[in-house]
Amino acid sequence: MSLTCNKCNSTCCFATLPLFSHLDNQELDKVGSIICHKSIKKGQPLFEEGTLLDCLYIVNQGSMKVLTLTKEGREQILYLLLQGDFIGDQQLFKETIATTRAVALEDTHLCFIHKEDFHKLLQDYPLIQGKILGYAYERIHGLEQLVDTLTTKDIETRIATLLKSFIDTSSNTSNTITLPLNKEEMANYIGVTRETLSRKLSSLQKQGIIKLKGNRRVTILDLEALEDL
Amino acid sequence: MSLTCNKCNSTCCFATLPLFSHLDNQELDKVGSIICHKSIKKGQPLFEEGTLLDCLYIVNQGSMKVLTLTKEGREQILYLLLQGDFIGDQQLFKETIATTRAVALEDTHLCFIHKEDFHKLLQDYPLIQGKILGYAYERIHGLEQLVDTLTTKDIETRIATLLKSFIDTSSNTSNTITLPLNKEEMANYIGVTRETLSRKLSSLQKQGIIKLKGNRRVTILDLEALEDL
DNA sequence: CGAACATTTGACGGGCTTCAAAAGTCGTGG
DNA sequence: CCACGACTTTTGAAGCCCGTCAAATGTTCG
Repeated sequence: MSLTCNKCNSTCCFATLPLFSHLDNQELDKVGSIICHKSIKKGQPLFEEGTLLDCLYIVNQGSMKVLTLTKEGREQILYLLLQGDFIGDQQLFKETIATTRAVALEDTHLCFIHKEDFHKLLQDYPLIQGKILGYAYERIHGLEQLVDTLTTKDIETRIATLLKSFIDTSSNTSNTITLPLNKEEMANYIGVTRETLSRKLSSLQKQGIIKLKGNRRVTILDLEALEDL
Repeated sequence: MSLTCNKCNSTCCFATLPLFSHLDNQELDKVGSIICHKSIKKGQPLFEEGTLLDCLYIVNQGSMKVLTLTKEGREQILYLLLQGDFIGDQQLFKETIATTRAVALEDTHLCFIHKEDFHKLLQDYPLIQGKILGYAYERIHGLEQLVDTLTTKDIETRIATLLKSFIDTSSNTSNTITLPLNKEEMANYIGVTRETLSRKLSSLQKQGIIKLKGNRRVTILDLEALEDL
């Protein structure tokens, strides 16, 4: 059996997604028959506040940011979606409109499943609901950590937490990170202005804790000091 | 069939809990055979950071706060648990230790179900998993709103949001609210010091928007103005 | 190479935190 | 019912840190 996607004709693009990792080839084939595809250019929105969502979107390649606009007009990033992450799951169970906006951080390829198709899939493979639940708890944990970060008064500590999360995310062994966000977006993630972030990063560099290279690279020189913040 | 709880011998105390609202009397009786009870005095913890949880706790009477300690040592409240809310659900599906602390806001009576018993229950009544999932999404939404509040620079706006959430929670028709938290806890919820909260509440009172009575009562005099903040 | 974009740096002002002390509230027991 | 004490809340003054606005510098990519 060839696990090919009937939409993109490539080797099954969704077989590697954690959401379906417990399914065998035959079952995956069934998923392949209902899955759809969509590509989004960097900077383009997948959905915005007020959109009525009726699909589950899974990031297959690329990355996205999910954000709300604060009352002051600043972007507050809530989630970073990397490969295998999904969004729109809440709307599958509850008829609600989006209160957030999702924007592609780079050219991104998504798989998506229509609400009705997904419910059929759920009937056939009820274990998927458990995966969704597990994912919901991960999101809760991530939000709790975000609240923790946002209520930390010391800004350098907030930055340290963010950088450490990037170390964990990027699975490279070297201690140089390629940032998934630009500086303004990083500032918008930890709730400060880009100017403050810039000043604090410079300060961390002067302290010999990190080294900045270009706009998107950071080398961790002193992980201990970063942890201690 | 008498729906009595085999632990407290009162009329079935958990039948009114939303988690079990779809079950009929016979099914509820089954729940009654596995449910346990616990009472906590005001100010006492149900669990603390590092506790290995193996029960689902449901608030039957009273209320609790769930919090984390910030790096500066301040309490950051994450959730308010009122009647029918539960906690510990995450640990039912994943072996993790608590990263938060739960403390009773008043003398509180809890129902709880051991992990193994709950999994048996889930096998017999799989619809309960859907309820848990719906509850998880409510919690996500609540946390997203909390992030929204915490990133709002204008403190009076944060207070307005908090007061409005108390209006919605307390189902009384009058516009006087009895606060579920004291002032320091309210400050810890919206991420400011109690001094700042106090000053801002005084300011709102001077503006004729609210009226403070004693330590735990607030009358909303001008809801429109509160909404507009 | 050059233009658009991203980042850094500087100066200033305001608002929150901190520390300290006073005033108010609540519950208990006499 | 009142009085006392513990606790909570309010108010004041000072200082610091971040946000804002503006300009300069750096980076990236066609």
